[in-house]
Amino acid sequence: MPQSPASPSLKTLAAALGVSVATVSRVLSGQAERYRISVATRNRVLEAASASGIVVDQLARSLRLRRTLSIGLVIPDISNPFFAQLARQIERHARRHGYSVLIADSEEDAEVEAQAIRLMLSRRVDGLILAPVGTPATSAPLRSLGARPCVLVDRLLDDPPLPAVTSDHRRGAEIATLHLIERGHRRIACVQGSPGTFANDERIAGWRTAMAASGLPCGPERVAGTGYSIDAALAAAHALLMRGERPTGILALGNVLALGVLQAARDARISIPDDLSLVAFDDQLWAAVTSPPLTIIEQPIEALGREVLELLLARIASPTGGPPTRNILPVRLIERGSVRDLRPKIPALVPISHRAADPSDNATRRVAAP
Amino acid sequence: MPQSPASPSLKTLAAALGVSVATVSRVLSGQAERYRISVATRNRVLEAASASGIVVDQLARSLRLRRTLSIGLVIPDISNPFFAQLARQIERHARRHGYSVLIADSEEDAEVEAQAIRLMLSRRVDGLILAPVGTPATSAPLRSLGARPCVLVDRLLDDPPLPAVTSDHRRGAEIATLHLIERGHRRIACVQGSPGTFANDERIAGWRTAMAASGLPCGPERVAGTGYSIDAALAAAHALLMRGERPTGILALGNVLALGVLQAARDARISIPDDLSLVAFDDQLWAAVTSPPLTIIEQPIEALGREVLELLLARIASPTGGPPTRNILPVRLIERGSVRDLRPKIPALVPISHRAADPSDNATRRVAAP
DNA sequence: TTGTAAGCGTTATCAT
DNA sequence: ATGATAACGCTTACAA
Repeated sequence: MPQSPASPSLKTLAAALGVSVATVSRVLSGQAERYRISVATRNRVLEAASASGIVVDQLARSLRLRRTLSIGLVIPDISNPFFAQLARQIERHARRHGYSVLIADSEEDAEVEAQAIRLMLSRRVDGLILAPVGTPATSAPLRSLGARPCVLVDRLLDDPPLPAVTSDHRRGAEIATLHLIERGHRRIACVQGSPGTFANDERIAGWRTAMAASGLPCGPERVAGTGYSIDAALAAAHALLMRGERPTGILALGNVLALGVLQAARDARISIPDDLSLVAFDDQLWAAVTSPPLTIIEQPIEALGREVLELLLARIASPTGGPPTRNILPVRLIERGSVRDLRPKIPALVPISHRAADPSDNATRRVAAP
Repeated sequence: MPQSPASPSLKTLAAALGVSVATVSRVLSGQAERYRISVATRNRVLEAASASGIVVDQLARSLRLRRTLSIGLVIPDISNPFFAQLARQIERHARRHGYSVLIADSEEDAEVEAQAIRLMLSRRVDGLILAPVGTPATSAPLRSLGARPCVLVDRLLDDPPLPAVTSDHRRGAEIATLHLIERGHRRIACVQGSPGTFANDERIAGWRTAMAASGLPCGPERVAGTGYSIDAALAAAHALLMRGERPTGILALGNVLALGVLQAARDARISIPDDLSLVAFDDQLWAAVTSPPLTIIEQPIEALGREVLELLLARIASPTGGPPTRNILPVRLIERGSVRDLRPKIPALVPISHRAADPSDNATRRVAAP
């Protein structure tokens, strides 16, 4: 902010007090002790400082100190609740450690991401937290991160072997799929987000593992979806539901995607969970009040944020700190009401196809506080 | 990032090329023309620059230029979907104008907010966008903003008379209340967010206006709630629903609050919209798939983001640009299924108290695409 | 057409 | 216990 009452600098203060800028600097940066500044001058400086409302210029300070006490955060979509919550945690922890956060939205676009990284580096952030788009060949700015303090979150990247913190996407999908299989489902499909993206592909892999282990079909025709938007999910769900043998269970590999599936089922007058069961990823406040409440795989967002920041601070402190850690956090399934148990209660007495919705299904079960 | 292959600077490049830093600077900042640099050297510099992957140090540049091409964004809760979406719009527009965004979460706490502002100023952001907590006496850093490029968003502040962009909270609440009154509701209560906060108090005022105009009771006992959390909303809704004369309609003054009301009604086995009607604020993707789909007041988030950024850029360009503008954007009501029409269809033939839920109610009406 | 040098606001080294 | 001063990496008069 160039203009206005010309924000006072150390020089101004020094002049006013008849001391040198060095002295003012030493006091204001808490080095009074170390430099044995007399208590008298120290107080004079402190007083004048607070009186004049001086703020030491971090730009100049950073230039001189060669560190900015700031980190960069590049995520694909700030408005996606998962990333919004993650960003909040990261900012919160960063702040507590004295760091500021420069944020950028890569819009799930590799080029935008590359620009964002370049910009953050040019601003000399001390470190970078990145949820990489990661679908095509990794960009030049991205490769350059190998040598710097940078931690990935939510998504991995093979090429620059960077440390990362993610939740156990694969196991999550496996758990979700098993949950359905155990309840008698055999035709289980996936509504995916951005294919090629780590979290997405891992989840697909988990689903496939569980399906294959039970000898169930898990070909690519059972996976639909082109991105993490509600429209993409709507289209994907429609496609899956229009097939000849309609799936009895769907995995929605992201919270926004679940909304699309819900909407598509409603449009097609397909009742969840009566006609179709659904397990979604990422718990959200609203997941407990949809109709029906959603059975979901919950990611430990607070832990993700905390750990990624701690890892980054560690890398900043010692950039040569061993091989890239990969921290994989466990997820858990929260059972609510979107999965129907297809197993007959009294086997063979009631033909499945004629059975009415079982009122003991957990469709309206009270949910645990989020 | 201090260490690593010592990011090359202009000096390095200049030395390698046998030209002066000045020349490199002039070329790299696109001033080749103005300084009549020969095409030959210009190309040599450009080539060497892209080859070495140089990034000009914005810190030093900003120090010299006395502007950072960065803005600060301080909001009460990044993870609140409304603010997350707003942040996304602001970042997007800022990026397009060449600005970076420094973000901070004030946690709805005046002290944290004050610190965040101080920090951003010390980092010399060119301008500040702020959704002020604004409940208690305004802090010193906040007051100091009067003289700088700063625009408020979503919430107003009287004291430093700053330009602001908000949606028409008051009118929104009025519309919502009238919507209920027109459908025969007479006991209408509010579940509020943080009292003392501009948006909240304006909404209360709008409700009160509409109620008073119809001669309906609108005392403080009909307003409950202590903050924008789901737990607060849960408690508030419970309190309202336990009263002797239970309201037939509730206004939830925020999207998270609506979730609390929904949950509370479910807990108390009160059916929405049969036994209780609900109008909420802030449209969200999930609002169309709750049970029932929510009738809501939608805020023009994209426009809010765009306009606040444009206003800020204008203030940065000419800080003395006239009196503080107050831009109030219109909201609109989206009718879905959470409001019941209490007017008898054939007056006096069917006693209201015995009337079954009217199947023509819009409880399951298809919603417009969000 | 290009180089020299001052200066942006700090901090750290070396004196005193 | 404190002051001068160089340096951080860049931009821009002013010189040449």
